[in-house]
Amino acid sequence: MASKLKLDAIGLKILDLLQQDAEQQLAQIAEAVGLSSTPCWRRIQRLKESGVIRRQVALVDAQALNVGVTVFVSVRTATHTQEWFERFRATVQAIPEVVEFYRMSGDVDYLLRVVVPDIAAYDAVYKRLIAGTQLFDVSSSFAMEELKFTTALPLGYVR
Amino acid sequence: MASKLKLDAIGLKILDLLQQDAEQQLAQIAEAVGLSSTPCWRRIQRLKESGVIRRQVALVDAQALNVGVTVFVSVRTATHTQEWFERFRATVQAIPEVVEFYRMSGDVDYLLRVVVPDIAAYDAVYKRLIAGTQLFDVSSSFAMEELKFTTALPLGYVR
DNA sequence: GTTGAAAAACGCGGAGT
DNA sequence: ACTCCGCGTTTTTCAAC
Repeated sequence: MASKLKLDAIGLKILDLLQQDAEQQLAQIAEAVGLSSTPCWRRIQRLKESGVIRRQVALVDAQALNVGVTVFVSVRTATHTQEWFERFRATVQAIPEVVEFYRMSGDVDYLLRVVVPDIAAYDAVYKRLIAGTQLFDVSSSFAMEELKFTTALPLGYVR
Repeated sequence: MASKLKLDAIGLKILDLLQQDAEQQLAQIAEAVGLSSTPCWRRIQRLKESGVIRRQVALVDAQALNVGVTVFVSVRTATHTQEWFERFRATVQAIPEVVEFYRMSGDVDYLLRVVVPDIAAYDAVYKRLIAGTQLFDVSSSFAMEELKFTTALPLGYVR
């Protein structure tokens, strides 16, 4: 779904508004970008169809769900086979506490962001991680405070 | 907005549905949780008012915005005054390429997730970071591949 | 807390400029 | 490609169980 839809100034403004707040009515967005509702609606449709807007979600308060602790987990591995990777990936994907998962360059092979209620719960996730695949080095860093978290991407680099 | 709204099984199911996809109609959600639309609507209202649902946003494709490169930046500092912190925080908050920003325990003091088009653009962000406040140690790790990214938090820990 | 239905608002599409 | 306008649906409110 990676499409090459050209994004003009109005399209960018629509994206900006929607990635800040997707609850506003079509009419408000239309007015904000200086369009009537029909063409604005069609633009939003195209943005969704082309995959530029991937989905629309509700962001839930982590405290309310009792997962206020964020842990970053750095993983090093000695095994670098395709088979091992697929297994590791499947293991990690299936753990709902893992909300982000990256393959890295440099000395760390993988980086995970995990959300849990406390350190004891993290230990359970840790055990699940190392149980899923063969041995590797794991190093955990705890976040004391979330200073910024946004799903809004910067719009300044659009070609 | 940190409220102690009790979350029952139906409330959790509503949250789960909405954090997967906030576009579905009220009627669909109501049917899925086995409620008629009025009580379901009231529950969602309460979840929003109490702050359990923080906001509703559109997730935009990073490739389409030409910010396909994720960099994790570890920051160490020698200065630990309140004044320095406030200045650093303000600097970082103002940089739109920084999408996540945590104060950490352990050897690293702060961890940032930065999204940019390429390494050259990252260098510009790096310069902006070190220009904002006094000297500190900065270490950058590049993500080669995003294996998982979700805004959906696990629901299994609700008390 | 639930239901069903009425009132209001909105999304969506067509025809025209 | 946008504006205007109206139909059909959905949200939202209300009265009653």
